[in-house]
Amino acid sequence: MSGTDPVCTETAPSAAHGGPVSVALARVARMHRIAAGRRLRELGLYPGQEMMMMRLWDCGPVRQSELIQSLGLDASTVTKMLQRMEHCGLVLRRPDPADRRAVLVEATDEGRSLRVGVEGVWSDLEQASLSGLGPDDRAELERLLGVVADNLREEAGEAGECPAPPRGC
Amino acid sequence: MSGTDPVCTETAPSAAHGGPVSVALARVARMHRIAAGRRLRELGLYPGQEMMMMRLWDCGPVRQSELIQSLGLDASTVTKMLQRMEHCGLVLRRPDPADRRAVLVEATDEGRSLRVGVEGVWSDLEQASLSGLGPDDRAELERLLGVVADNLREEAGEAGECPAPPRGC
DNA sequence: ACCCATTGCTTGGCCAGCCAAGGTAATCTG
DNA sequence: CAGATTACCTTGGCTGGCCAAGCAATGGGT
Repeated sequence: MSGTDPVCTETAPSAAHGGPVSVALARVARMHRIAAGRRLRELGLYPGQEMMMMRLWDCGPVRQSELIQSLGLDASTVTKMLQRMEHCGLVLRRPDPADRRAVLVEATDEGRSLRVGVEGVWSDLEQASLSGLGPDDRAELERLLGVVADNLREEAGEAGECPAPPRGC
Repeated sequence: MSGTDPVCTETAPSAAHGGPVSVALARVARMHRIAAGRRLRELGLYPGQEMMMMRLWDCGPVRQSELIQSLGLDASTVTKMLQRMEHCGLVLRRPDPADRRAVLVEATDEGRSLRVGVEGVWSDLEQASLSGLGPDDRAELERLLGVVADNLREEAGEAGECPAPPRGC
């Protein structure tokens, strides 16, 4: 703060003086991920898998390529994650008859059964994170995060929506 | 957005309706990390290592345990990261003569030489992320993130400061 | 009809990060 | 002073996540 102490009195590293918001964002993001991980563990999920399941709950049988697109993840990441989740019985994969390259992914009953739990985790996480913030503050935070997301979207890939719903999607 | 379409028209998964801010935060965090990773790669750093280096630049020779504390990471994570960074010549490790359990860590000259580059990366990232936001919006975002960090701090570990500067720290 | 670019997915390799378990050294306690 | 506890670090094992390289199927161009 003040005084002659040259360094290391602040929580933010001095080399990051050019990006205080980025520092705060990185810290919050890690904490948030940890907090989510703790809650998800009790459901038998690892962090990141909850987003996959949400996508599957919304979309029904989907092509893996669409999951990659909508989650904004690398193809290999999705492949491996789905392999593990299939092995755990959360997910079902089968070749797409219309395109023998593609793989259709679908939540199993066991996977669907997690929905309530995940929704609870997510709500609880929201409540824990935003404690002490009124509705207007929350809306403002959401708005500002949206702006940042738009700024980073072009250079850091996309986490968009389901592009072309062929049927139930 | 409107109409009878039941699902999967929104960018946010419907199962996450209970936590819109958490969804936004998770998305922004991943984009932000990717954007940071792209920039850091050109410096020869992996994401996460820049924070380590910042700490070392600020603190000089530090105990590994203090790094663990200030970065809020797991001890094993720090051990392995430092082993790799030492092998790359960014960092120097030696046993603490005052406590033979402890390890003192210090940036090498090569490690110190990255400081300018990392500062540039961080500033550039800040600028890219916050484009379109005025000073008041930025301050507001920082404030709100601070509140969230405080909320999550107790349950998700700490990323605090250098606790007891023995000398140069 | 054929060749080639594109798309979709997989594999291998690497790093960040977590937990659990273990080993050594310092410190607290009886 | 000896034994128990605590602090510090390391190792192994697992997942998320990335990139690069590779393979198979589709589709477009000539």
